[in-house]
Amino acid sequence: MVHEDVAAKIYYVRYPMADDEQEFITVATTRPETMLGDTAIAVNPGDERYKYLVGRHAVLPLVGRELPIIADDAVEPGFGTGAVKVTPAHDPVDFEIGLRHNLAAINILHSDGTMNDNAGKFRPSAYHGGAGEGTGRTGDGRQSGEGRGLQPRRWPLHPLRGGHGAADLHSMVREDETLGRAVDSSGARRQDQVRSGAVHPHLFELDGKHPRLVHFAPALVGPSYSGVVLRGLWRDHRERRGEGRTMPALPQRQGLAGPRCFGHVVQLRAVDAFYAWLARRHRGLEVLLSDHSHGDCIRYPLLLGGPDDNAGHRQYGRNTVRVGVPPRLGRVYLHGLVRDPLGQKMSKTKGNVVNPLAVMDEYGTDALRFAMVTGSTPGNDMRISTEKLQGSRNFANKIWNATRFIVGSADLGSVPDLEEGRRRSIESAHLDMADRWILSRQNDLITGVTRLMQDFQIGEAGRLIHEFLWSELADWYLEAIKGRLYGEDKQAKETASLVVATVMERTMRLLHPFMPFITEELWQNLPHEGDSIMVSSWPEAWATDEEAESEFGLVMDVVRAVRNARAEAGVEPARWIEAEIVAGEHTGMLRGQADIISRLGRIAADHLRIVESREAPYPKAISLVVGDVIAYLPLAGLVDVAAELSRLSRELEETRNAIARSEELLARPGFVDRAPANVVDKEKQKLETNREKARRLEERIDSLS
RNA sequence: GGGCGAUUAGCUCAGUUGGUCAGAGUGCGUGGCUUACAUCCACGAGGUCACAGGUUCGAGCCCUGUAUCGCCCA
Repeated sequence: MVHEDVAAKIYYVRYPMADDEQEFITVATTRPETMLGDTAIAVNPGDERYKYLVGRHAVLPLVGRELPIIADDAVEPGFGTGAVKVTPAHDPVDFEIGLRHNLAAINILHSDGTMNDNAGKFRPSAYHGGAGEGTGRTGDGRQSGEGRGLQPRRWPLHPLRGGHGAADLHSMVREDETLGRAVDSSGARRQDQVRSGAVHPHLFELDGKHPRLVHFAPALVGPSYSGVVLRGLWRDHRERRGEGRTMPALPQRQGLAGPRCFGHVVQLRAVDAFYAWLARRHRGLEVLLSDHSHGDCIRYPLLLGGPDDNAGHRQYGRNTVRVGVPPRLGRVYLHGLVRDPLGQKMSKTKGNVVNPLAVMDEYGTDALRFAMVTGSTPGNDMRISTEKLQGSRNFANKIWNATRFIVGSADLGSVPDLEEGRRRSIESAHLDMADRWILSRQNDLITGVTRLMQDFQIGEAGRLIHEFLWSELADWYLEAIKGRLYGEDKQAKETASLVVATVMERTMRLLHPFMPFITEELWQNLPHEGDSIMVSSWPEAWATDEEAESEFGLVMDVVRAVRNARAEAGVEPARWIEAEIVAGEHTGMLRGQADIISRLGRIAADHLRIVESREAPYPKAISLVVGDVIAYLPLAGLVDVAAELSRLSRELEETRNAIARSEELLARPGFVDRAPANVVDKEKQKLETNREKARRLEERIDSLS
């Protein structure tokens, strides 16, 4: 295990006693600059060294305020000198101490970071973050001494980690209308909201007047303080324009007002790997979340941030990267930290910082972003590894090739560019079961992704898209339409082209926030509406086709069963086999899918028989029971009756167990009464299906015995 | 001392209104260059969801406690 020492600078400050100037108490602090807001000095009640001082007063140097010396458990005797200064207005822990001891909370800062009147004679000084320019003085005149030639003086700040923040934010208590209150009576309510699930602990809303505070941990949501706020919130995003790093440029395309829109993209000034990670990771999101109905540019009412585990509560705001600040409404999303493959925090001194630019060179920008987004979950840290990056790169490669196939093999010339036109064409076309299936699946996908995105479950949304594109579109649908695309039937080819192009184009729009560059490129090669995918609309779900999902699902199950049996029986993969499918009510449908079943199951087309029923038991063969359909594979020379019997018996036993479980559940008192009807129905249906399957298995076993 | 988070397949992790949730990727095993892709395809093995109680017809999912790991605070 690697342990990282906190690289904090500790300052020791002597405070004279009020009743005896010759006597001092020395406190240790990492934030001497907040001294002006001190209202007490605290020691641990059990600390013998200071017992005699508790109850007396010390004098705050520079200001002259008398500070009571109090005893509080929160103080660790081993830290520093064992005596700490208490600054309730600028620190969560101090704030709690303040509550316990009824201390005043003196805020010494304006919201823009300048000293306020409470700073006494130090008021004109600009309290300034360590990162240099851009810490957000709004130029309201307070800082400059009103033109009396008083230059803002730098107040030294020594943040724990050297202050290379994208936005230097320091916690402080706010009591005005702009942000949370020091003692917020609604804190308890908020905590309830978190508990009840009404509000996600990692995601709170801010509204203009009483922004509900956003924090990463319920501790900060507690009733005691909600006032630790992020100073950078107020700054108008325009300040950031033209500063710092910009994102890699997209290829300029006709009519695309790149620079204008990029003005809202994350702009970072700090060349810090961590921030750069963030920026690239979330760049695409504003397209989705933007409000296109107002103006040409993107409104992105969201603030992103990560709690820096080293700097902690009071400083996590420093790691907040602003993506944009909304006029009035905002949300803050706090994600976890990016860690190295060993789970350690990236640190320059440790040398384990991964340079995102190098990663992008190797795996691609989109792969990096996709890996980061799908590898994380709200509020939790994530590790980034080469495996994960490779996986994302492979995914990018996959969709590239899938699109290449579509562009190369489909007849895109017949596909309308306008979405409405495509939709109408699809409605009037004679769709294959596979077409209906993929269209329905895509609608489910759109519904799911949209919901997840609105809920900020971004990683889950990305995984859903990945699953759809790879496991459904590529593995099944593209394979299923090859027959039509390569075949002679022009009409069939046009229909398949129409559907595949439509589905791919719409999925690119879903994926665009996650992989902005490749999706733009692919999208431009597909029939589409508009100049850039960046300003295209978010796809809307059409209707779900339950029949198609179920029917094509049966086709897939049959194919899987055949493949499985082939592998199990050791059939050479290249060999075309023979099969008979007894399909009952599914006969017509399956006959329509014969080409697909043949191709994917590698069953010779002229040796695939799909019949409604069969009188005599099928002779020696492997039999596959799929729902209420049964497939026979007479694998010449490969069928061992004894092995087949034992396989069927095993399957029968499993089926019987499932039946028993369902029966037990349905018989259990209370289940049928209390469980929702759809759950009960589903269970009954499952039971019926399994009973049917068991019957067929029994029959088959009898016929072989 | 106080607080937060974590504990699910060998590894990294999903699983957010408690009812096909026991999953993905990767790794591993077997077999494949099938005219989009070997950065690939097919098939397969792997888990008492940390532990102990509790609530419920039903709990990775809610409650209580315990253990272990990580992080934060002056």
